[in-house]
Amino acid sequence: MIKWRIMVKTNNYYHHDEITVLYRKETGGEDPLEEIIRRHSQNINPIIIKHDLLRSEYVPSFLPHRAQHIKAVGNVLATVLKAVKPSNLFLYGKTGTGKTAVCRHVFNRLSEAVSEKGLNVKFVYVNCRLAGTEYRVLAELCAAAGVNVPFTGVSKGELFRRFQSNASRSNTSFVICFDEVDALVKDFGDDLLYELTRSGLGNGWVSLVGISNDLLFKDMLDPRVLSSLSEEEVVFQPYTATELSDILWNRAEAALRPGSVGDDVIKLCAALAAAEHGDARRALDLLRVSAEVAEREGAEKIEEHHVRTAQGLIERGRVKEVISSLPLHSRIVLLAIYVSSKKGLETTSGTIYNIYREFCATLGVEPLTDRRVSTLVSELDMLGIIACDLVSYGRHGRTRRIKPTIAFDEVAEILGKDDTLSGFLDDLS
DNA sequence: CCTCCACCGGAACTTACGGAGT
DNA sequence: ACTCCGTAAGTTCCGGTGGAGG
Repeated sequence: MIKWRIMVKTNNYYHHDEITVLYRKETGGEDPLEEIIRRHSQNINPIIIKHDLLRSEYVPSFLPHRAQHIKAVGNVLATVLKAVKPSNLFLYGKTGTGKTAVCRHVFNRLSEAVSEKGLNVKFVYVNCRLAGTEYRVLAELCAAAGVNVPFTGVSKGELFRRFQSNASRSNTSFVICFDEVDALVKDFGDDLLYELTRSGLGNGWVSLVGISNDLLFKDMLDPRVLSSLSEEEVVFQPYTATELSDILWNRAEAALRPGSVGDDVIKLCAALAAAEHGDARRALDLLRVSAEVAEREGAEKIEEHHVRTAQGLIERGRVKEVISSLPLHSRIVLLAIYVSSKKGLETTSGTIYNIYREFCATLGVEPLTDRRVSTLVSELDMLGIIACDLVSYGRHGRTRRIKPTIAFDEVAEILGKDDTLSGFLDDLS
């Protein structure tokens, strides 16, 4: 699995930042920046007043339709105020259902309360998928405990030892939130969780809050870890379209110029996001990009067609970003898939691999093994730029039928910018 | 009902690399 | 200088399998 991440550090937390790239036509011979600079410095007709509030990782002080969840999480964790170790807690729910927001909201409030009472408890939030490896998760824990650790060169055991000794020396207890733990456990097993659930820190303790959007995640855990980790559980249901509208209104009122957005636009954003999985992040991104589109057009208010444009823009931006950051061999494989389907050839693993080898030969590149290409194809599938299904041709074996999911021209345009590959596309367009 | 194709996909291993500790 | 560490990309090996054709 290839990971794309853009790290943005604020308040000691790392966030994933999605970047949407908007293209505009350059105007004649004049400085293309001039008009932009003029418009932005004058700020003639701003629609977005507070950009931060529309970012999906912003944690608002009020979370609509999540009072029950906040109470549930709060009830479990509030024992810290009596200097008692809280039960370990598990939060389940699909992406964009507010798990992270609720958790961080409670963390914020409790850490205020804890410092007022002068207790030595630290609330640590780690996103395991962004951290990427066990080692880096541990490194973040160490950073939270105030130990400086090198980013490579020391063993994981050593890191763990440093974390423990530093924490117990300073007599600090920890409530640690592992966001997207499933990513960690899938790739590296549950050893780290096991160690943490059973490790003492002198007089202190460690409580864990696990967040997962994979409901089958439990099956991956060792029963010992499972029983101690999910002492308490909170399940998050996806937002409905009306709930999403409330959330959007809530942010829009604070972030946008009054009167610049109507109920129709909010409802549309909510409906489009609800059609997916009730993902609040999607809904917010959609609203933000719609507002940006409208602002760029110099429109008075956001209209429905801005939302439609924004939707296309988000999707295309994503595809473009994904494809253009693909390594060479993945590109060649992708090219092989799109070219062969353009030519109307049958696109099974075998034929794709042969075409891939031909391309490699003309490029003078050493081809990878079929096994390796197989995983590359799986990765492309996971990224959503191709679609695979397993089919059986009986006597003629079993294979993957690979289908493109994006228009050929779009892929060709992006891959064509790569000089080494553009040659293969010339005679096809 | 059995065979056997053309792959799938898990697991262990290799290689290359950058860095820490001593 | 030398050893140990984690990460990433890739290879080797191999057991597994849905279903058309015998």
